[in-house]
Amino acid sequence: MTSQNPTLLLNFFKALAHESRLRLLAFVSEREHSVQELAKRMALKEPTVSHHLALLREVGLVDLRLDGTTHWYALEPKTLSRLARALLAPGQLASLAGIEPQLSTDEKILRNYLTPEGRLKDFPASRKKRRVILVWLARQFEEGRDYSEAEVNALIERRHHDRETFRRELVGYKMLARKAGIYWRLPESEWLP
Amino acid sequence: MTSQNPTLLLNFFKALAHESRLRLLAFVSEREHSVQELAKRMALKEPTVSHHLALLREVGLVDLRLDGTTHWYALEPKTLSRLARALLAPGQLASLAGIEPQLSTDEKILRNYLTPEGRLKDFPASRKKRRVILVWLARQFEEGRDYSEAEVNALIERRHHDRETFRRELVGYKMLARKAGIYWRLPESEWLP
DNA sequence: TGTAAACTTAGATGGGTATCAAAATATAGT
DNA sequence: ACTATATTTTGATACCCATCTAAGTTTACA
Repeated sequence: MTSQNPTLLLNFFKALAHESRLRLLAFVSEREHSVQELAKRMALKEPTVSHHLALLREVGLVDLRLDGTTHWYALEPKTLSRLARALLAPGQLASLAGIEPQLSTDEKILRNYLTPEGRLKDFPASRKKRRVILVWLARQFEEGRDYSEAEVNALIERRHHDRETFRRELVGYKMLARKAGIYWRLPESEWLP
Repeated sequence: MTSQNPTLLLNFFKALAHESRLRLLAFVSEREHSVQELAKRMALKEPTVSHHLALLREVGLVDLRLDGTTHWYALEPKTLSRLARALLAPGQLASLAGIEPQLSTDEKILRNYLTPEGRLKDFPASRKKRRVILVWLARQFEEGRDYSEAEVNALIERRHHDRETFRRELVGYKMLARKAGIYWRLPESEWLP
């Protein structure tokens, strides 16, 4: 789930984005229900309920147990908690855009230094790790545009309170350039290793 | 978020249930973007992007900063992590159905003894707390229907491995009755305090 | 005050899908 | 085999919403 098919996450949200299906999940989270029961409690016809249950089953949110002619549906709680944990992983969204913000090796390093809200917890000591953080930070800036120092500070503060340190490091690694109080992002080919 | 307006959760999922909006979130999670930039990177017209951003803003997933005539949109990561945590809370779904499975005082007790997957971690010592757990467990059974012992065991094992203890307790509290190997749920008015 | 730039709002169109009734399938029991 | 029951599948209808163009709004600047 952590870094899989982009449409997987989308399918989850689609499955959850309807009132009838959310209410169905609520019922089957109490206990197993048959289609009949659910149709009665939801004031819908069986085919409609069956249709929704099929969608929920496709993404693994409900479980089906057959017993004679009656089908017992129940919540699959692990799926829901896996989804929740996936949402907490930073960088999960970025992979959806087809952007691939950095390599997956670096992503692991990065994950250790980011809170679920996407802020920096720390600044690592090793140069390799520091660079991963700074690459990520530098990519927050748009290429081909000027930034005032206040803008640079604001952008850094979205991720860490210590603007001075990170501003200085970004310039030191030649990720940002500075002239007369104006900053801009340099092409990645010029960034220092 | 823990136990609020049922439609709030639904609105979140609706906002997230479209590929364009997920990709928008991915872009603004990198850094601030203007509407123009986003329209260009997404190959959509500005009004379309503006429309989607408005929806995302309504549920607090993105933030807007005005600067002259250009509007800078950025991800609001706290909203996403709050949503994720809400999904991990057991009983969150139940409140959506208008079911209200138990009182909120009891819900707090229950929450302490449930894993995010909805399984029982423990069996409390105090009678009051034990009863809360058993009420919740008894409501997993359907009234007006017979259960074989195997079915009772299966239902209990969805929540805790120790079927014998809980089966015995449910009968002891007169929540379940037993005759000739057949079990059934008793009306709540007869359950012992 | 007038013009340009960036965005939002309004209105129109098309595609997706929720719901239902009717038909098809599967299982249990006689 | 036949019937009854529970569910799924099919096909039709209606509604919701994503996207576009065109028009309206706001801010900056001459």
